[in-house]
Amino acid sequence: MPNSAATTALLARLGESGRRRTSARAKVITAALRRDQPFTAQALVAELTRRGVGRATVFRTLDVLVTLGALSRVHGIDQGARCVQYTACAPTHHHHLICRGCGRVAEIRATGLEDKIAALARSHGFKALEHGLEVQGLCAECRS
Amino acid sequence: MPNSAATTALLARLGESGRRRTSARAKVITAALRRDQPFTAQALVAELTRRGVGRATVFRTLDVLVTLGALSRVHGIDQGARCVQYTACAPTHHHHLICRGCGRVAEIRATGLEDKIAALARSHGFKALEHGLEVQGLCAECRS
DNA sequence: TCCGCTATTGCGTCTTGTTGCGATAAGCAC
DNA sequence: GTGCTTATCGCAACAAGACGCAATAGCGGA
Repeated sequence: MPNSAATTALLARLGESGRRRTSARAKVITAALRRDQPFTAQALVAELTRRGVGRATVFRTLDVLVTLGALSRVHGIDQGARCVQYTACAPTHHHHLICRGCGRVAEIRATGLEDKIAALARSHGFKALEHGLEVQGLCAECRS
Repeated sequence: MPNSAATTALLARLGESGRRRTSARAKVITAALRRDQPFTAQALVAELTRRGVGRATVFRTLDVLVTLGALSRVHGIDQGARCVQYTACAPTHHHHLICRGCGRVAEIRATGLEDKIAALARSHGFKALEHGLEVQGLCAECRS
């Protein structure tokens, strides 16, 4: 299992943040990190309830992982409430580039953009605190 | 009622897009345009079921209005599935600046940003098709 | 104005996500 | 290792949103 190291690291971070390392959480983390594309909560729930993990626990653990920065919630653009997906990602600030063809997600870092966004907010009298940016498109492979 | 003109205009756009002008839709549009701050589907449902409009109809009409560009869905940043809100807005491309203090929403247009986003996507091999940007912060009043 | 077609409605029901609660087990002190 | 504290678990009930379907009512044409 190539992700066992990442799983262990995440469990360690749970402990460091004052949370408990439980077997249920380990199962959720393993299942989540195994996927290399965005996944729905529903998919994880389906997989994990079969393994004896309760639905509520899956959702609560996903919340914890988002809080820790290990997962990001990816909303489709202009979509309803039902299309939140999760994707494993770096805990540092970044945005997502989502391929409409294959679903793959790339992380982008955009320092120049951040400044521009802050300036734009300022010009409207706003002090920017947080922002979310998502780009949908086609990756190199799906374009050809 | 200051919004009756806007309501009428929207009903007209329904007709132009091959949809029907129904009394249920008129009620939803009136209720939605009356609000000058983002509102939840739940709030509209509560108000409109009392007036005899079915829950499903409210959701379906909200979808139509989003499709027409008369409303935007505003997700909170990093929030779960249950916090989609709707806000009336211009049908042209723009983004939202949301005040965490009072909830007010400002529309921003950012041509320079759009180009930068497209360029950024290109540098990752992506062809950008669509993007969503949301900024949360504090407006001038709430900051002071 | 009347008729027919069909988009739309509201109801009932199902699925998805959230919350409260008693039971369980992780972590810590001894 | 043993016992205590309490975070976490799984269940069950609840709430929000989606879907299928029979009934209704816009809208165009006669």
